[in-house]
Amino acid sequence: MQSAFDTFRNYIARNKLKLTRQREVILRSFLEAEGHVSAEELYQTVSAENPSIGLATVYRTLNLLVECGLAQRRQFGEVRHRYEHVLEHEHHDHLVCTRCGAIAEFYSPEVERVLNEVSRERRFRVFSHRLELYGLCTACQG
Amino acid sequence: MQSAFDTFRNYIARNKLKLTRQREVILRSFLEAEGHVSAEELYQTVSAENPSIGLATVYRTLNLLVECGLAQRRQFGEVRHRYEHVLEHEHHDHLVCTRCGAIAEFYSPEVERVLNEVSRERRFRVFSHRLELYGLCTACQG
DNA sequence: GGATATATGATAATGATTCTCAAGATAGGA
DNA sequence: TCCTATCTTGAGAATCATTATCATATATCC
Repeated sequence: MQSAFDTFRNYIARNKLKLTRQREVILRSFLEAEGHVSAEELYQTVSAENPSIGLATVYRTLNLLVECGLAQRRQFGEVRHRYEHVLEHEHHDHLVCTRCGAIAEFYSPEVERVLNEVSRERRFRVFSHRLELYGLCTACQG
Repeated sequence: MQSAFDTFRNYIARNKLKLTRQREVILRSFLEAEGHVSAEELYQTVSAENPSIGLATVYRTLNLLVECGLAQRRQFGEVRHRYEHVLEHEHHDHLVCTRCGAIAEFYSPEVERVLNEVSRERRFRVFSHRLELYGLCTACQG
């Protein structure tokens, strides 16, 4: 199993791109961030220790991370996108609290099974899905 | 069962809003449109027969339709939103073809049941969900 | 009909994201 | 190590969907 850095380096090499200091910094920050970061949030952390890195570069690098499979781009009812790690996680879906904004992950084999059935029945060749449940988390139900 | 126009009129009255010619035209066009319209597309149809109606009014009216429960706002991997009728349909989820862009609807009681189970297990009080399967429709599999 | 709120159209503003472009950095030879 | 072709970068402009602004127009209620 190769590390996220190896995956990135390979992708860079394979596509004749270049491994820059900025890309390393951004990847490191992304891996250290937890949960679901937005480009702007990642930019804040990155530029705290490296003020010369621009927002555009953060966006560009996030796009690379998505392309090489290290990150996944999501949207949870907001305008902006959020990015999450892929290597560390198995596939999962999300529970989004509409009051406090908390985002919990879940994985249910039952859900997967039922969705497979649906795609078989409808003769759709499904490659991915997006499933979010919106409601109140336990804390916000009080 | 009241018609969409009654629902709209009631909402208008209840909120001390006004029933304008523009709102009627836009609602009619929305109901005649099929599937999943974007604001821009609806604006095209509307302004074809009524060139003086502005895009902003289409947006404002669509927001009203969402608020009064006649329309639902969705996003299918694109930047812009799409709106679909609510009164005519029961709740359903979507199959999105990533090649031709076709959007099919489906409803599966199995899916609903499994999702209820998930929310019970995780102690989330779920009010709504969003589920889209992305892949190739039957026609695009050839 | 008249007063008073709300709506409208045109356009400016917004916010997230992408593009542009001149200047800087990397990789892979010589 | 140095050269050079090629890719990247930062800053800010551009884009695109959507919302806000504001002066004018229009519905509602008396």
